Amino acid sequence: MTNAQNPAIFAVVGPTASGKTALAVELAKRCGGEIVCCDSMQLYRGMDIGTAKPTAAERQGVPHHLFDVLLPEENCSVNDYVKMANDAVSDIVSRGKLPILCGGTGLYLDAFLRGGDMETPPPSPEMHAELSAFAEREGEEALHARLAAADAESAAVIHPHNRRRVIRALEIYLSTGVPKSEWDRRSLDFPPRYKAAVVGLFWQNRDLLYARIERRVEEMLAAGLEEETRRLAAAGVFRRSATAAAAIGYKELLPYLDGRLTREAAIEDLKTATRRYAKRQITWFSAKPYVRRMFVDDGKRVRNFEEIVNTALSLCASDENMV
RNA sequence: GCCUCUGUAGCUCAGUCGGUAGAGCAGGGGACUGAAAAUCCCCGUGUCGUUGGUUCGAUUCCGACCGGAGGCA
Repeated sequence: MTNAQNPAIFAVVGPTASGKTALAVELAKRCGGEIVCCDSMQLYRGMDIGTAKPTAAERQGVPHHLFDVLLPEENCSVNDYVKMANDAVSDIVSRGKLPILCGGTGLYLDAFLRGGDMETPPPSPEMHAELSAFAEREGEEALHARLAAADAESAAVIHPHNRRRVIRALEIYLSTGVPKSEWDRRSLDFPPRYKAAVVGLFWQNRDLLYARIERRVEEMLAAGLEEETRRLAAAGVFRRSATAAAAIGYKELLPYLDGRLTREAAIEDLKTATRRYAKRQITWFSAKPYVRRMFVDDGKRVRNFEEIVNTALSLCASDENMV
């Protein structure tokens, strides 16, 4: 499985609850692979049930990398992730094993595969606060107008209401003198880092995916999601980390634990948030030309696992893989 | 049994002094280059409970009936 014709690395992506973990582990067992986390939340220690982090049993002895490498209060930018992933992947490759990226954070995969090192300036909290205050004072339109003056190209594609993006674009221009649109263009010149086969799990029948999400949420609850949330809250994690506080699962349960919502309503919110998240992931992965679509169901029911694994294997074997 | 209120989008409700209706949520679609499980954009036709009547015209007014809530017996 490691001759020169074959891609150097694999990746398994798809919406939450689509079965990525099981597939990636099985591929690893058959191809001498090791899993590399490609999920923005599974990086964090202590956030286990809520992030559906693979358990020891699920890992089946296959080496897993980049799980639990950060404390919840540590920030991780896309570039931080790319560096870590790069280290992990090159280590695996150097040992003659097959790296298999697995996770639902499309941007991370995208950035990793794209190559280059995204040398744009790191986010500056000071500048961010300043621009944020400006938006508060003068309004989003005024902030957007500033961007338009500095970088018309970026301004044209970033909606004024998307303050986060407007600020970042301005931040890049202000600290480097080079517009973000120009940085973006340069990043496209980098050759891809690895030759990769990216398998994307898709569903013909969305209701089947939603049913799985529903079941998954119930399983998380049964596995102690409430206790985990309480524990993290007691440790002050959500106060100190915007990222952890924004993680689906904890975010929806907190209002219930605070007594501001009934348990039933909180669980409903959790399911809804997960469905919407899955939808966003589907949109993202659908738009990526390098993702090889693979249907997990036939429209009526989920295909059996062996069949899914074999399809994935054949997708990875053919050389029409890029990036 | 009588009285009052109520029945409008999947849900919660607004509205039409009579000219066939609109918000939030849910749902759908999309974007995404250093917070991404985040952030943001776009999408609202539904027998206006049923049935008679008044009217050029009723979801809107009147009656009856059916459902729901409350009150009096």
